[in-house]
Amino acid sequence: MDIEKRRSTAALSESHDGFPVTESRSNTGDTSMKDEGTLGSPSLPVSPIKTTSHKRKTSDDFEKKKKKKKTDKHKHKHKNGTKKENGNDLATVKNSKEKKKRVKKEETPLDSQTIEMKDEEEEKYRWWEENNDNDEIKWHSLKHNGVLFPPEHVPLPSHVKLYYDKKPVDLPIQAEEVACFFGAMLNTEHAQNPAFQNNFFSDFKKIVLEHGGANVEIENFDNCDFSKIFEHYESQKTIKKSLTAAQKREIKSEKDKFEEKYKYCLLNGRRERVGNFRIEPPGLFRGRGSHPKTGRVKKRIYPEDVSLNLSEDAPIPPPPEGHQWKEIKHDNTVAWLATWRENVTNTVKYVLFAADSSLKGRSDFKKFEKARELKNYIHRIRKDYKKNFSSKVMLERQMAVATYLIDVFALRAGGEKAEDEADTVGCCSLRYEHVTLKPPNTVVFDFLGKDSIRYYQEVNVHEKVFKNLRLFKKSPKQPGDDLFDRLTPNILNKHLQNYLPGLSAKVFRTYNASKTMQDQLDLIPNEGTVGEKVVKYNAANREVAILCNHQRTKPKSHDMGVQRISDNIREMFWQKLRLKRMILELDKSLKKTKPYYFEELDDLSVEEEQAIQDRVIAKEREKVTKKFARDNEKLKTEDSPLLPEAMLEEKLQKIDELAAEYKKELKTRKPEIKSVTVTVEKLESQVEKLEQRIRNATLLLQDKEDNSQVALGTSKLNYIDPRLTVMFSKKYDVPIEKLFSKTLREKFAWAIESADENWTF
DNA sequence: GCCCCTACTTAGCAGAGAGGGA
DNA sequence: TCCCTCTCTGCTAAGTAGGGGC
Repeated sequence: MDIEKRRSTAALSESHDGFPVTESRSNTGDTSMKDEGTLGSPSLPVSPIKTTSHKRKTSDDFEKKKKKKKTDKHKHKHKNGTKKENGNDLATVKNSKEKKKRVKKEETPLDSQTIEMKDEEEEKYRWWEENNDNDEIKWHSLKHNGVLFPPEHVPLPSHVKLYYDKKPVDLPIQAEEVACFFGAMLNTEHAQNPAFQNNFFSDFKKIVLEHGGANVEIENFDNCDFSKIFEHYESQKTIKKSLTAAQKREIKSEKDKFEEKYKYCLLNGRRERVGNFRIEPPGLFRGRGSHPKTGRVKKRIYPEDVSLNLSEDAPIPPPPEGHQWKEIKHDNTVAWLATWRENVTNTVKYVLFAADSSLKGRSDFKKFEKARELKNYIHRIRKDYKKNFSSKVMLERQMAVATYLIDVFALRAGGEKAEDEADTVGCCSLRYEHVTLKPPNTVVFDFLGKDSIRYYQEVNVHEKVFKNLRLFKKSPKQPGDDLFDRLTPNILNKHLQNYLPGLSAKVFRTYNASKTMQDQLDLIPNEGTVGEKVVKYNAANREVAILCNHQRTKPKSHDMGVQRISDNIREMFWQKLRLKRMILELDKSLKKTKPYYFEELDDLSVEEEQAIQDRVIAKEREKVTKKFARDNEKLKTEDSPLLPEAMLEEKLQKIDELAAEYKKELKTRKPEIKSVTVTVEKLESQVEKLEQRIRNATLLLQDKEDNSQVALGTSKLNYIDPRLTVMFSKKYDVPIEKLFSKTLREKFAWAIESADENWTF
């Protein structure tokens, strides 16, 4: 691709943070990437790459193990003397065939440095048809093209500056970049948050000083004016928006072409998608809730910070020119392709496989199978924890109550949190103040859970749970103290392992979510239209989301949208009444022969009818005026003569006439029938159509209200066994496309291909 | 037994893109 | 066809779990 072209097209694209993006730095020897030491990174010396073979199990070990297993299976088969095909044996045959193919493929000469990830329209890899019980080895061979670095900061035009005390500030480029992080997000809630402002400002001042200071001494945040920077980025957004569809397509296709090679890797010789192949761009840390570090500067990541993981015999992707990778690893017991450490939270970040990869799919499948297994143990677990509500050992009581809460209310485990994180809790970290007891057995839970989402529930609990909670809160305990002072998720999980290896607190959430979904789906009658069935499926999904406390912020447009739909429904109802009045105009006797049909004729008060009429007329006027303006706007750009004002007047005049007609109707309740061809039958059929539209709109409104603060996606993506959805789709004859988006269909291909209409969780 | 670290899953948000109504 | 709304997708923060070292 022409580098200049890429520069100019990409200059109009935008990064996640809302910054204009120039070119993406690749690791294909792009010389434009200079280490300017942005955000305190010194110029890094070129050092030899450290290469470690960090395998806990070598591929030789893997081969040996595999061989042994094969022999064992072979023996087993003969012992049983059956001809039943063994999945593993089939897999072995398949694998050896595939291996031959693979070797051939990998021997194909590649372009000098890039591994080609050709899509030879090969069949989708049906990993779920193979046995694989080796969790330890994540891959046998792994080749990839490295990671994509974010674009460098594009200096602001000379007239765009930060102002301090109304004076323009000349900032060192590194500090300008940070000022831009803030300036670009001036209209967000983060930028209004004092903690965010403080953290940003203290890092910003440091960076200004570190890079030689500015022409003005910057001391006070309140004296800073970032508005010019904000306007600059807003105008860039407008330019981008105003491109023609063709231009936008062109830019996107160039971008896709450029990124193509990072999107795929060769996992055991097969082309599989990589998930987040982009290194996270620098910016301001957007912590959730009251995170003490929110607003701090997230530094730019360089190749020197990034370790890659791939096969020993895989070509090492060349780092951007003048740079080196931190380390090259060959660890086949892990599923990451690249890793680096983030400076604000000091956490490790990974580049992983995509959700539709065989590796992720297999682990998802195992997660749901483990949850299904819990079915066979749950009865005993429940019996045991009920017994232990009265145990003499405090730890056992705490364990019993915690297991109860996790089981019944789907609470998370609740690990310990550090001082420099948001104060959120889960089951084991619940404190005195999070639980209020109302005798005889009501408990109010009120705490911030993951992502600082509030969990508020007033519930009735088992009488002994109530008594125990009172005991766990007993003096000298006071606000701030742990409710479960003997318990940690680790202890609890170790206890759960006694029932079933691999059982942990989080399995209960998966189990209860999927169980709830199964139960809800079982209640749905197999009748009605596809649309109606989808609404019922969503309602079942919603039950799960509520159980898991998956929330979302009410969309800003929600209240207005609800109002609009309600208004529409009332308008349709009014139109329906008018049609019925017309029917009576044609045949008065019907009122006696079909009294029920005309029962609703008085359901609208004169006041409400008046209000509806006013709305309808106002809407009509607005529509006509807007269309007139739009048409003229278009004619203006074409240099054609504009439409005469009289034309608009004429149309508005007609609306006035209609308004007068409605007004008359308000008194007479007798709408005028304008066409001679109108018949009772025709009007009745129109009534029927309106009734259907009203029903649809009412359903839509209900759905909108119910979903306004509940996020359905999270449970669909992570908790509900996808085979339940597939079962529903097949049994109820609802196209899977109505239930799973494209990405979900890809992620859950294994479920779509393997479950039938009789599948049960 | 505790703490720290690594590895991976789960989560909401924001922007992009699709889709539907006027 | 255009515009607006809603859904989808990408992003990355925030959890869980478990292993290893002391």
